[in-house]
Amino acid sequence: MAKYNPAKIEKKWQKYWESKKLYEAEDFSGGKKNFMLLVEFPYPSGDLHTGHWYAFAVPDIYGRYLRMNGFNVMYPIGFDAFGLPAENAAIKNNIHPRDWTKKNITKMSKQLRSMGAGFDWSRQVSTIDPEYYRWTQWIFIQLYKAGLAYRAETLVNWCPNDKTVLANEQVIDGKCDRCGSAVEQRNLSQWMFKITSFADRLIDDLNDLDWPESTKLAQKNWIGRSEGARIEFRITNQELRISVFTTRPDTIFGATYIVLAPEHPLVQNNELGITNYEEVAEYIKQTKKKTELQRQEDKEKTGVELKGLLAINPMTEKEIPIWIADYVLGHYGTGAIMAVPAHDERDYEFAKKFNLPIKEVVLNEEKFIGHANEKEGVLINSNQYDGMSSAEAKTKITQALKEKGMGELHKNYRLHDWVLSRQRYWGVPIPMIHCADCGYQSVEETELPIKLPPLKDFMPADDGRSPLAKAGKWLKVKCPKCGQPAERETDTMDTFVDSSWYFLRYTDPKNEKEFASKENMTKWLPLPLYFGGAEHNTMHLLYSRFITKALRSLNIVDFSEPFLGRRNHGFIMDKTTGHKMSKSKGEAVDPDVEVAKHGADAVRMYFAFMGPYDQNYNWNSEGLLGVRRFLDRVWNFINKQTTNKKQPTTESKEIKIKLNKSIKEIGEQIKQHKFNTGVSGLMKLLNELENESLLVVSCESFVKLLAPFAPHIAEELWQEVLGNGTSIHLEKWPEFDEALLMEESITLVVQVNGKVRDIIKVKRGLSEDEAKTSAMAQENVRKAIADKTVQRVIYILDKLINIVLE
RNA sequence: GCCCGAGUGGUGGAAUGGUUUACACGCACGACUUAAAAUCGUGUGCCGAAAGGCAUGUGGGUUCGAGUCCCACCUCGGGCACCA
Repeated sequence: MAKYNPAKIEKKWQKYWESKKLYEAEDFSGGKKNFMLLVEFPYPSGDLHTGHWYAFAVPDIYGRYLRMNGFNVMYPIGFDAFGLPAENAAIKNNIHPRDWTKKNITKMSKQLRSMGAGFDWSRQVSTIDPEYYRWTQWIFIQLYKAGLAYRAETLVNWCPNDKTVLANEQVIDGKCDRCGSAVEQRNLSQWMFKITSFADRLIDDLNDLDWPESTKLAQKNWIGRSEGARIEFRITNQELRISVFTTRPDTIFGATYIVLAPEHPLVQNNELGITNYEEVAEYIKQTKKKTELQRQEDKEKTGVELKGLLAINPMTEKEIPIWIADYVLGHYGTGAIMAVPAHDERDYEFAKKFNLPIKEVVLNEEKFIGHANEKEGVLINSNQYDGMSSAEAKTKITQALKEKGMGELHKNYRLHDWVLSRQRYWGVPIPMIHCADCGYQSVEETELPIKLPPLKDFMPADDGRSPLAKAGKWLKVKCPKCGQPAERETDTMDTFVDSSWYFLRYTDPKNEKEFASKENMTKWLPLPLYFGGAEHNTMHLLYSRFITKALRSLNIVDFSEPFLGRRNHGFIMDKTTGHKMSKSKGEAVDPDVEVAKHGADAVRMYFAFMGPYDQNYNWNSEGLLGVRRFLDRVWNFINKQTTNKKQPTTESKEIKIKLNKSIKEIGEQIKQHKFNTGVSGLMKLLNELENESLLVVSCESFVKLLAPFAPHIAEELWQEVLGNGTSIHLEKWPEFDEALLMEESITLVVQVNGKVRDIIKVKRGLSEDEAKTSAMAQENVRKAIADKTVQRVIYILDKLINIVLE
């Protein structure tokens, strides 16, 4: 008998599967239910690392299980290939980003094949393929035409190192999520997607999704809906008003001053006639110098009063001072607040420092909870609203303001529109043309794709101009409206645009007329399940939901949520550094080396065995060895069974029961994505059967149970050892006999006063009296009872009997 | 500060309110071997000679019975954060 040699058999079967097109899914497969098994597609960083293995190999178990249970499974794969890291690496290695990326894709495709996953390579997509990004551009144009994509000047995040604008989602703790540089605020004109117009639905529709609660919560917090009122404050002797947002309109009688953010439009020049404007301008200048990060770190409140101006509190009709201070943020709410120092911690600090009046208007024992005092109280010092609860006053006061034309109910969001312009080379060109006379015009759809020009000098610039501005010939076009000379938009799109719709393309990847036919989409979408990393909670997942909702509103797709189910995977950590493993950080474990040593099957199964799929783990080579030992034993076990000349014609009921039980349990475990206990179930089964003689059909069942986890060895044993002529991966998952399981004897736990005193083996379905008699007959039980009287007996059928004493 | 999630052997972890520690790693001892590796077998929560007792972060509670449910606290991880 030959020894188990994974290196020899794995390549062979990978080729076999590919030549038989085993995993190429039909779009319309009679009677079978379609199931697209999606895992976030990889970024072609150059090398497949342990994280990729974990991400792709484990869900493959689920896909194979579904296939064996009659589903028409599509496990697509592709590359998210545009983006900053590619460009930075290309600059560093003095190579064109296109060449660098393509080289990586070639290498990673090879490595991905070594996994033995059931990928459908015929549907592969790559976001840098013009036939792909043509549709990225097309989607942009549809959104533009619908007013969901627009250009506007706002405060945006600028990364001084990467020399590009970033979306809010890509700024972590005030730093660029790619390079870690402190982000600056710049007022720039940028292309944006109107994600805020779907804010409510992006929150509310979460309720119907089968997603981890933590992910839903992260999105809710990110969108940050707060309900309150917008209130207008007149300025004495001026036409202009100041609009503020508050969640506590009930405290308006305590609003003793107004604060504007230094970025507020009213103070950018002195049209209002502020008497100390020089001082104000200096403060604005100082604020601008600070990064968002520094601004947060300054604990001490600062600010300047706008002298010569007063605002009027619309409820008290009293004049109150106006200040600017950097504790009010330009990019939240209206950039202005009514300060209620008695009931807001920050206003209180500010008022104390600058000696501003503090007026209590809500009776409430407890001081600030969080920043604002959220606890419901009773109003005081508020004229006719005295004695009212905060909740009631909120409604009543907002209503009163509305009648005066000075305010209304308002919902405010933390979420901002998605800034999608990037001043970098390696991305999808935004398909717009700027004409001096006609303004911005979208490119004719028939001209798509607008290809990325092959630039030699693609270095980013400090001035916020994209490298594409250097593509002279490409740049100059005629205005589609008036025909006069015009220029192409030179910004490229955020790569998150590319990845926000790729799953749609998988349903119809070669379609040249549309990004996917409705017919195909209906067959595969919305996705029942999506595997990926938790770091995408407020990025990719949110963006994809937005794009789907936008396309739905344009009637281009007919579902409003792309991913009905979601499972997050954990990460493989480096034990020594405590970091997420990745090649770029010089990870210690190279999956290629481990595969060469122990085989893809062992590596796959080890990942499945480590523990629950959503947790982080340290790689442990000894753990991998344990799985390898298991596969060696499986190999020997099946080989021994078949070389045994005297094939048994019957087998014991016990063997049958054990096998049936495992079929049931392992199936349930895979279905619930409990891959770790699935593996241990197989191990247990082998422990029990290893020294038995099995019928051939039982051997076959065993190998079928193994097939999703270790597809290569299972195929080898199935075809070469057990002598079958077709792939095991087209076989049906074995069935189990429920009646047989009922015949199994069970262990009954015998407790006295809740303490285990014995365990007895009995047949199922014992009556309480029978159980009691058996239990009382046990030596240990009699000893424990001694001369005490039995008070009551708790009997849980087939599980436990508890004898409770006095 | 606010909002989540998690704390079980030496390690990864298992456990519909019902035998805590499945499965695996590691370790110890034994078999095979001149020897080692590999492999196989046995043992392995803590205290105790044993009987037995004690153990799922800490302290309480509910229950015949709590890792699991409730309350408070501690520690770690994550999200949000001068967000009005």
